[in-house]
Amino acid sequence: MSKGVRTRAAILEEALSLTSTDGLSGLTIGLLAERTGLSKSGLFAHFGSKEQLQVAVLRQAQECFTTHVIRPVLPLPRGLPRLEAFAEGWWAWNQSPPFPGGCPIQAASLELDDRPGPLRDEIAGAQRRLRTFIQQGAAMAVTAGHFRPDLDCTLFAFQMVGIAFAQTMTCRLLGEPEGLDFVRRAWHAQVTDAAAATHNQTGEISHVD
Amino acid sequence: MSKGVRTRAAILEEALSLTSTDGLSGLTIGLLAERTGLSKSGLFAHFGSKEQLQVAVLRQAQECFTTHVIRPVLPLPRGLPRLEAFAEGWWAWNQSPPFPGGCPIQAASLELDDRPGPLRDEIAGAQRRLRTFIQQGAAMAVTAGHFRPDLDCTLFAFQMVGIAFAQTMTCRLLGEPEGLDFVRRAWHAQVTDAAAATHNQTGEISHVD
DNA sequence: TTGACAATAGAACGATCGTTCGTTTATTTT
DNA sequence: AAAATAAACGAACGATCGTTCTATTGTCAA
Repeated sequence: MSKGVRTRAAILEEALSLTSTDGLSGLTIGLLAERTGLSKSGLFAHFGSKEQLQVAVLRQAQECFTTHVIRPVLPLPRGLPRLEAFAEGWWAWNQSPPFPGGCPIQAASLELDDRPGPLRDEIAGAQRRLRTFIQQGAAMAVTAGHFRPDLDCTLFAFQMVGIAFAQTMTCRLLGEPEGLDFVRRAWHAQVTDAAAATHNQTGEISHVD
Repeated sequence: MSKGVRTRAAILEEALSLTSTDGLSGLTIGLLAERTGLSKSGLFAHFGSKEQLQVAVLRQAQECFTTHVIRPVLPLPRGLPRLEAFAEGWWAWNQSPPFPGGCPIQAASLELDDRPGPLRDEIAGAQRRLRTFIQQGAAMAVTAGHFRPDLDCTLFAFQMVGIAFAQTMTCRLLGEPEGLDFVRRAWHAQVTDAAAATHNQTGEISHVD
């Protein structure tokens, strides 16, 4: 591993920390240079522009998420076991990610949702891939018979994303220790609903296995 | 209404627009002065510091939300009718708020969740009040017999907040037109669950009215 | 209409922003 | 070890940041 690559990695690690607490707009080249012990220009040369640095940080965050949350659950059996493990891993990630602040991608999702450009594209791509992963996980659970066959897997993913956001708000912004309980109970309710027999529009039971 | 108050109101309106697209950290005194046609120092004098300006913007956003979403549903009958109307109003607010970008408070909730100070306190207060409002609305629905008596109203509010965040991500970041459908279906599922008979831990029906 | 006061403008402050350039120091390859 | 290349530095750029002055303009009551 050559020097340049090593330095770049060190920069990105520090940049990820900084972004997690101060957001993508708080990520500043001067501050980052100071924290890494590099000169502004020396650091700058690694990325060419601030926007490219920001994109690199987002990529790094995704890779970090994949390593910590996605990859560990892939060996698990398809369907509910894998999905449950992923859920626990995701809640743990949101609760205390491997950097001082909250998940940078989640924060950036609301920070940049109205500013078109490469950054928003990167974040949107990340969120789309995550949703697809959840969706496919739910589909496997349907195939495995863990979930009811008429489950809308996209809606399932939508709801799961909602829980994750609500977790961040409750635990991180409001600082309520019981937030994680809400997460687990909301998730349990969602899984229960997905596993239950089909309901009609009035909410009455129309069929039970 | 004196001149100063009028100008201040005009500034805040423009500041709210700017914040909705560029976030609280993108709200800049120079840019705001340019857009309002004032000088930097003239504008500055109205608030005394940037932080006070930001606090004022957050207060303005809350008042705007109250006017557009909360107040209109208060005359409605307690319980499910009021709650449903509030939900529709909130989804509409998230879909197209009265400024060019997304809801500034929602965005700021993830932007500032790791930066203690008056700003975070203001946002946390806003989110706590909103959650309390939802919670009490659900409690009224329980009293009215619309919801099951053992419903956890705090959990209900938690889940509703999650839907709102997922809406913003889906509709605003990803730009998917069917996002609002997901919102309505997720909300319907939640209401159905809250109205349904009690479940035991295994998800089986233990009692039906 | 004048006098008191509020509101706004203008210029300047030091600090920091992202970026460029030429130079110097490390590292790698020959 | 020498030559070639990569990496990092230092200084400076113009722009903008939030903020502080003093001066000027405007508003409103007496």
